[in-house]
Amino acid sequence: MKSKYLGEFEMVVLGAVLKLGDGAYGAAIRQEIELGSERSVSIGALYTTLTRLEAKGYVGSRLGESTPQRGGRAKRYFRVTDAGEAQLRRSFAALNRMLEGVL
Amino acid sequence: MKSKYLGEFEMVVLGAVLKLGDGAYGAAIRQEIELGSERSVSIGALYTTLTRLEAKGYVGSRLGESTPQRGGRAKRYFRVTDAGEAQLRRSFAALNRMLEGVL
DNA sequence: ACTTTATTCCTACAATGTAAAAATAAAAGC
DNA sequence: GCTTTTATTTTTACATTGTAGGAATAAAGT
Repeated sequence: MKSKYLGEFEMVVLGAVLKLGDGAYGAAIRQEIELGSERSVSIGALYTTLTRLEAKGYVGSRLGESTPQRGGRAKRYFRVTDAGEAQLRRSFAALNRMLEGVL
Repeated sequence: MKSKYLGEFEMVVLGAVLKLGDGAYGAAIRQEIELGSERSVSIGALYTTLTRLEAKGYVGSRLGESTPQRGGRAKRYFRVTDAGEAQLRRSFAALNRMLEGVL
């Protein structure tokens, strides 16, 4: 078993997906991150991380029903798995312990 | 100027060095991290990160006066620079914003 | 001198971060 | 129905950060 800590961007992405609940697909997640953390993120960078998180079992995804308004490919919606949420908690808690008192 | 966000381990290391104040040298920093975040860290991994943080100007270092008790090489003491502390604050704050409410 | 001890430094590779451009797929217009 | 536009995902490639093992230093004791 590996069970390392999550990277910084992985935590950010998981947080955004959690916050969005339903409606967490590429562009929405990206916007959530850019607003919340004042950083610009390319869509490719985001998908790469999402794919890796899925491979680890920290997020799952489903393709949206194809009822778009104007054209465009079907959205892929992401959700954080229980394992993902647990891992996020663990990682963030460890970081907090290291920084509390000095931050 | 780059000014990206710090990685997860970089934040942990900076936190440990801050917490230790004077007396922040290799072995002590390592122990601080292992206690605080319940992870095991090799000393090599730690020095690599410390060296990189120094290259970015986030920590500084000085060699300790050679007055060891029993033998062994002189310690190198690290301190977090103002830029390092500011960057740590920035990075951690962004992460907090992304996770508050959902964590 | 040589052995022991404490510590830093080097080297190498794995994992994560990041972006640019290509590929898909659906709807609209002609 | 075929082409164009639009929204979105996928692929590919490389940079940065994470991580460990072992070599190199240097001081003290014998």
